[in-house]
Amino acid sequence: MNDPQKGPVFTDIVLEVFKLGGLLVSEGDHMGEEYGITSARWKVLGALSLAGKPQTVPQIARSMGLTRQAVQRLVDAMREDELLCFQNNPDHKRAKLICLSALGETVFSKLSEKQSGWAMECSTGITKAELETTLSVLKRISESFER
Amino acid sequence: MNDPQKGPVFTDIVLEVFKLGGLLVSEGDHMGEEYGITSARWKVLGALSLAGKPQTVPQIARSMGLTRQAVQRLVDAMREDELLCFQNNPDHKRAKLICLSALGETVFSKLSEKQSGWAMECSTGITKAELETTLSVLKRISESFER
DNA sequence: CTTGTTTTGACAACATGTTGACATAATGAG
DNA sequence: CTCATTATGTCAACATGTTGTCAAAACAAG
Repeated sequence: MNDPQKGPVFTDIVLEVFKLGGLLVSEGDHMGEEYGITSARWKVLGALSLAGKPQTVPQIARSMGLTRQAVQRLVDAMREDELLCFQNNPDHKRAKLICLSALGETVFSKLSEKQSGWAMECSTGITKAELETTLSVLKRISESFER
Repeated sequence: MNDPQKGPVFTDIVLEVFKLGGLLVSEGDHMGEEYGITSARWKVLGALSLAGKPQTVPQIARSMGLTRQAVQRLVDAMREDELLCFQNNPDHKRAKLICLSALGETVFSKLSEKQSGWAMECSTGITKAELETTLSVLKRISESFER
């Protein structure tokens, strides 16, 4: 369990995560291209859809693990593109509620369909057990940095 | 093997890779802070050290999987900071050879030491077999996008 | 109610990546 | 050798993230 050879393997995983992250962003950008959407915007749609109700910018930011400033910029741009709409927040004069527009919902659901087929394709040749181990390891590593 | 439940697990892995990537960059930035180095610059030092001999900017870019423009900007800034030095390339008037300065080598070796201890710490609680499965899965996914 | 703290939006500066465009240097085909 | 192509450095615009700062709104004590 305390095999000193674990360090180098861990290091390789780190480098692979960097590389794969870049490749996945490109894949996401490409998938969203036909809807005029990038990976970052897709994630905002996902956060809103997951929440199931309108959210403030800081709420979205916390759920995505980004700063509120980064999310604010995305949200402002996506409102320009009619993917989102703003509602007044009865509980807070400044913090507007962000919700999916009809267009936003349509785009997100089409992307979800496309993505689920893609995910199935990508996992050919990898067993479910391997995928689950991978997810579990990545989550444990993430958690170790969050505290 | 063609379990339809693999898709959702794959999707979770994708999201975890995004999240972990961000966390790892922060960790790297923090580790390099005392040497005035960021994750991106660290990777340039690593590429040069791995190559074992002076490299041109496009060579470094190809080995890192980045565009030459991105690497050029890093390299120019790192030369300002005395981490790298340029040599004339006898084979090419414009494409200068980039090499580690004495400072660059020192910083990289100190960072490597620090990083290897960190990698060992991070892998406590994870078996070597789990780490190896994870690395293998990530590599297979990466490879599927490279062609 | 008043006061001190936290949350939020807005703005700016920076780091790191991308793409596109341009001129020049190197190379290869004929 | 000449000419078309490729490789390189440079510059600019953009996307996405960060941090820091400021003022206004919300909130929590007292």
